[in-house]
Amino acid sequence: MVVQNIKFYPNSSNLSSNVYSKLRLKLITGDLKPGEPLSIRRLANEYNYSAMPVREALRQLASEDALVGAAKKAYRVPDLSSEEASKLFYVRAALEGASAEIAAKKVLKKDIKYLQSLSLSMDFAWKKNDSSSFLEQNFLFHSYIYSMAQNPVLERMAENLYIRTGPWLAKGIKNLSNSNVWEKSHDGIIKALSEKDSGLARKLIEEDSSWGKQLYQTEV
Amino acid sequence: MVVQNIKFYPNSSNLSSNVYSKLRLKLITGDLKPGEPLSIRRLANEYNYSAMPVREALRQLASEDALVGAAKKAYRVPDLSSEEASKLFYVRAALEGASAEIAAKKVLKKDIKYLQSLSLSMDFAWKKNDSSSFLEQNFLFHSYIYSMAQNPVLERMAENLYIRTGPWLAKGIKNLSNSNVWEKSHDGIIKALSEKDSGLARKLIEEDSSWGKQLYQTEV
DNA sequence: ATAAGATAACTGTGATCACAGTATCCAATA
DNA sequence: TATTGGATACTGTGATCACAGTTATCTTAT
Repeated sequence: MVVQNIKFYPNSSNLSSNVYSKLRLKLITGDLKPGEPLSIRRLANEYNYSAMPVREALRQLASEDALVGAAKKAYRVPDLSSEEASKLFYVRAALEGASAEIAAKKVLKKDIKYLQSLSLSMDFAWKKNDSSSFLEQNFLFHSYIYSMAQNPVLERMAENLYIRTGPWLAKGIKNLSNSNVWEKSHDGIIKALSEKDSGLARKLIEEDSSWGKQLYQTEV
Repeated sequence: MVVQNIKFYPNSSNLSSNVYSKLRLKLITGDLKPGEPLSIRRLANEYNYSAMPVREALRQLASEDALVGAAKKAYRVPDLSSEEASKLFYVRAALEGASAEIAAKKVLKKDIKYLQSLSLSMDFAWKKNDSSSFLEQNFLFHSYIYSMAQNPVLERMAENLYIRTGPWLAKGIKNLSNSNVWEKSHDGIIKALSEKDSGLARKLIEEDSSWGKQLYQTEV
């Protein structure tokens, strides 16, 4: 597959996918800020690739609305209005909720263990003030729940929405200082899942996911 | 924008988008069948473009899962299993339902008129056995309802799902002969919308959208 | 000092080539 | 007749160039 199930570590043989994964990670960890321009040649030079793979990766991200591109103008990280950001978080919450509800019905012991381990290392990263690692693992946490629903269509759409909220999450996280509300939230989600309480799981993940929606407080 | 709000008629200045739109239409109208291979050079020759725009269009469609591509193998229209197709229709129904529910709260007179006119010309196409035109306008019908919800994120995702179900809809439509169940269905939807009955609108569009799910009958 | 205008340095896009895997087809062999 | 083998015609991928539109910078005139 050209691009499928690439989380961060490229499994595909072509260079485009490699670049694609790297940029995706940067969107999630806040390395790429809203409005920031991305130049094909500049990136090609940075990664020591030719322009070709970079341009395909950028176009692909643009086609997923993770970047915006206009003719003969530099690609950019979308600089959403509060309203747009809010709508994005709204749809993400909806799909995450749906995923969690299904996931709760299919949960296995190993799933719980994995989520717990992620929660632990998030805590570790948080205490070390390593926001990049924290955000990456937060993505893995959510992404794993999508995958538990075992509906690839749903999974991919939810992931896409997460990527798009990435730069906004990263921007928002700095306002939270060290209040780590997220930990209680995630622990609650894990508990709900382990008890197969699908209704609660949906509710809690929707709240967790709306975290960003509230930050960019606007009515949907 | 590189690709945004392109329905069928390309508004963007670059050739890739042009090819992209053309192929999208072919997916919807059943010109492209499940499993069918697409060759960059062949298409480039057919459209009298160079390979470059075609290859970007194909990659883009692949990134949206509207096509599948493997390294050094021809791009293909996905040949889904019944289960996969069913899951696709399931998610589409969910998003269409959500759209319709919101749409019912924001509906205007002009919206109803437009939907009615589409329904009329669908009837016309149906009676002429012009399945291509019928399917195109069916897409426009659904797509317009997405747009009424005024959430671009939701709209684009729903459209993407529709495109992906396109080849399967086209395949399924031939089994219906001339029973035109669709007409009653669409008339009901229009009525529900015009009466701002959001619950009913959701229910009816979910049913209409599940049409395909039943064709490829599998449990989700 | 400020504003306007030209110029230079950027941007994505399209074309074309070489390359290395993949599929197909037909002949040679068992 | 059936099966294996190899040659050949395909496939997408990556590199590199020319081009035209955009953005930024710096100079010139007010």
